[in-house]
Amino acid sequence: MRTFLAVVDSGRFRQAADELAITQQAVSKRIAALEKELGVRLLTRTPRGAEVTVDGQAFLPHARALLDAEARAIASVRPAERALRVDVIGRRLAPAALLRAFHRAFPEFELDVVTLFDSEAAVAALRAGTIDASFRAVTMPGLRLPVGVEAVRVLDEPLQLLTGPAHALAGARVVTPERLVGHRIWIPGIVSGTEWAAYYADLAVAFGLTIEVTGPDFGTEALFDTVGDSPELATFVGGRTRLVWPEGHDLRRVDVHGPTPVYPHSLLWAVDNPHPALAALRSHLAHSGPTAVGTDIWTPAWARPRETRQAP
Amino acid sequence: MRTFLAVVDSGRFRQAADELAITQQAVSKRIAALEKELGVRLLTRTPRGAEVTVDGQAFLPHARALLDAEARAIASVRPAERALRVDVIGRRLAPAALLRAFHRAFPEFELDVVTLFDSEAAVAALRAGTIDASFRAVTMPGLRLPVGVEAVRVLDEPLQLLTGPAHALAGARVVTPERLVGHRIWIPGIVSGTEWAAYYADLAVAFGLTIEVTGPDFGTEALFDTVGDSPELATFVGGRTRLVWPEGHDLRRVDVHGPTPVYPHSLLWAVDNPHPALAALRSHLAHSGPTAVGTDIWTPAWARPRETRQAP
DNA sequence: GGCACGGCACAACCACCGGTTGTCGCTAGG
DNA sequence: CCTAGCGACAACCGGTGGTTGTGCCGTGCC
Repeated sequence: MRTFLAVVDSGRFRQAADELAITQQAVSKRIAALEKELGVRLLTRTPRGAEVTVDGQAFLPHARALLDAEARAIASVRPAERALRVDVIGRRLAPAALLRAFHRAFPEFELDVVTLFDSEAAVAALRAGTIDASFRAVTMPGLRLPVGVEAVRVLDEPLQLLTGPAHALAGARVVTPERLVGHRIWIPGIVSGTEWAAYYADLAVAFGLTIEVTGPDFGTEALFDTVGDSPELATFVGGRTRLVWPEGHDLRRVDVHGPTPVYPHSLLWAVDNPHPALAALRSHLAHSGPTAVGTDIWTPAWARPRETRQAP
Repeated sequence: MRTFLAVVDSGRFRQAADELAITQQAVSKRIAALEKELGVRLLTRTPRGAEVTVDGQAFLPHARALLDAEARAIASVRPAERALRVDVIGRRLAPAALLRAFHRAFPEFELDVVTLFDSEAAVAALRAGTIDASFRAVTMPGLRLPVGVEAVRVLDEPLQLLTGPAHALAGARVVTPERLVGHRIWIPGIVSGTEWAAYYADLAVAFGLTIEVTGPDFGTEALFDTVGDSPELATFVGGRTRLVWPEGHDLRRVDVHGPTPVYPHSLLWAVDNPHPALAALRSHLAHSGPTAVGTDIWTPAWARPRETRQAP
């Protein structure tokens, strides 16, 4: 493809060969091989050089796109020039939405999204420079931020109850946590030892809820399927995200107030990380701010004290 | 990359090898080679298979994008599955804008845009099935549509005068063609024998204008440069397109009325072409219709009679 | 605790891909 | 008519990328 582009740009096989530092015969072979593989002529050979055929014209932008994709792929792992690499905890949650908003506001900054196993791995990766930023609940028990890693709380995400139409609470527009006592709340795919496990454990204890975090995660589709068909199972979803569920489902989102359980998302980063997009992301989040959902909120005890000094 | 994706998807080298119909050792070599070339580890080898590293996670979507690009590139030249291939006469003119509008309205249809030398080549390509549609001025002298190729007039594009700030007509908001007599109008890059050459020749004769279609085409930037700096040179541009000119220029677009010279764009296609996107394009254009710019218009004599039966 | 098993890596080998040099045929221009 | 410049073809050859064979290592079962 590179050879094809070189020939198109220069208009001559020989010149393309010079640019690629190979012989004209090699260019000829490469083009012939490409044409053979595609089954079409891409170039018409004239005594004065080469011209692109109609097929070649149609192929051209795709060839360029492919080389662009190659360059981006390589850049994505080159430490010096790589895109801002952000760790988000589940792509269905508010941090992912925050990231998308940032991307819309600053499309000039490339983003790569990864998901690490837990906060500890995230902090280690931040220190190692493997990632540039991480959305986490930094204050989870046992996690102490090492020097060089800082954090700000960026969003308190209210939890919503998700039920099927046959559920006892399906008709409610809002419920209190007390109303949930005795109902089965099922959140599969929670790995023990992670911040989510700690969060739901605390939540269950605080209000006497029945939260099952067991079972393998077959994906949200399967979860929605099960919840949608069940009159007694419900689950929690982040209240700040758009959900897409399979057609034909009639799932209900029910606000939880009095108090509102919120999940305390923070942004973590390494202070010595000079990535320009990191500064932009931080200031963007500082402006959007830790959206207030009211004063009557609940967070785990470990999230309640002032968790960290504010970033400058 | 394909091997990397196979390993990530299956989680095992051996399984990936089976899918790719090669040996496990070959997979190992491929991954090692990729990692060596990139200079990072993409996978961590565990006793139970392979897991992606952070770098691998960041690399992953780019790898998929690259293979997607490859598939699209190949599809673009496979007759059976290729995107709708449309020939437009210059990407700065109204047909290109129409195509973009169609693409916005129907993003599910892929488009490939090509530019053929002249109407004759376009008609031949339509008959051969090399292209699916063509925006042309079909009625140009000497061009007779062969059986199997049809056309509808889709847009009458009014011409505008483009001048620099020092030009005598720069202050006018609108001029008549008569006012242009004696002024030099320069349109480089017109290849003789094409429909544009015929159009401007007729226009010059009809109003006694001085239209120079000589000189090589150094691109619109060079044209705008020259026109912008000259007190006597002007040029014509299509009135239905956004122009982007280099910063710092102070170019003026002047409407021409009394009558308004319009360029009669038509859509051509082969009746036996079953491409679904072609039907969509035709109906889309039928609805947007041959935008009326008023009754006081001028077209070359060859465009005046009813040019073709309407499509069903 | 020992041993089989299944994971991936390393080594040796070999075919063939993709480059090279050498040469030809063709067209346009002097 | 000859020459200059284009790309294509043929013969050759080295290295890439596959193969088979084997080793090492962690896990799990008896």
